[in-house]
Amino acid sequence: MKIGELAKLTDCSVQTIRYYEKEQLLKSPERSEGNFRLYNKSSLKQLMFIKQCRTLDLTLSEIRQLLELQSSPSIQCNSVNNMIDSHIQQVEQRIKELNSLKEQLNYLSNTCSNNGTIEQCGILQKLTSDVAKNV
Amino acid sequence: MKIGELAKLTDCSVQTIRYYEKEQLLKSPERSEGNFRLYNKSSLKQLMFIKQCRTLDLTLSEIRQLLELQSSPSIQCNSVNNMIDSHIQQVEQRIKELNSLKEQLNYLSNTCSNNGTIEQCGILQKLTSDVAKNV
DNA sequence: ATAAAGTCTATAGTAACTATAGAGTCAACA
DNA sequence: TGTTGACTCTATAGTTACTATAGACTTTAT
Ligand SMILES: [Zn+2]
Ligand SMILES: [Zn+2]
Ligand SMILES: [Zn+2]
Ligand SMILES: [Zn+2]
Repeated sequence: MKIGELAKLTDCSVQTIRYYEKEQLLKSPERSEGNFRLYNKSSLKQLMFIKQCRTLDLTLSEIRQLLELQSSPSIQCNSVNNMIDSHIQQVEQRIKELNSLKEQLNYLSNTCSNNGTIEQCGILQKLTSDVAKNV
Repeated sequence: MKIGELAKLTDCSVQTIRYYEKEQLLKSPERSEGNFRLYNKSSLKQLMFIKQCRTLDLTLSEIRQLLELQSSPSIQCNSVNNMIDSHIQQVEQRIKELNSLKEQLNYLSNTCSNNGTIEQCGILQKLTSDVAKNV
């Protein structure tokens, strides 16, 4: 199949597929006489694997590592596990940060009566006074 | 004060300060005879305001808007409030996404016994079978 | 035969910095 | 006075994972 069909099947953009190839996540496929890329079922599987990993927010570099590991099926899998676990920690950390952020934003939002002027706006006042506090 | 001192006081890097100037968040300060930037207390306040906004994850473009609004103190403040509210929604959305992500990652992590080979690794098997499901 | 749709490469843009290179400035010290 | 070291200057490139062109070529359909 040509790149456009693969793109539809995987819900990737054509440019993204070419980008993955450049980044060595997909191996360069065969070309037609007219120099069009020609993919097979194995390319499709590979790309879907990549997409699955991306929905887990794995970086391209991490996915590259996973793909390399898969080609050495008999070595230990610790590194896979470590990668996932360190991800979990990062995600948890980010959730904490965002919760605290949300609180601050809610607090700010409540200080705005929403029918005054910029001068009177509690949000801007709060932002400015926080600055003063830090100095 | 020179840029290095401002950087220390605000816990910003020197490059970041110059970057903010280029991006019009800080106005260009006076220069010494030797062409060094010279800052005063007002620059310090401005930069701390920016930092405060950045900890709330406001984008530079949004901060630029806030700074512009502050120079028209008598207009309505709705836009300030809307900006903050839309941020809150984005943050909430992201928290939801991350929680779901965390679940998936935890599930994956549990499928790895951690003392087998790549071939046996539950994580890679799971990632691969999820692909198969989608096809 | 021609037009439309798809594909090709190469290049630049995105956000918010970070990290150089290479040159100039300034204060202190021997 | 000369020199060292710390600081600053501009300009440029790199980061991540794409996205969006431009300009040329290929294929498909009418
Ligand atoms: Zn990671
Ligand atoms: Zn307000
Ligand atoms: Zn926003
Ligand atoms: Zn495993």
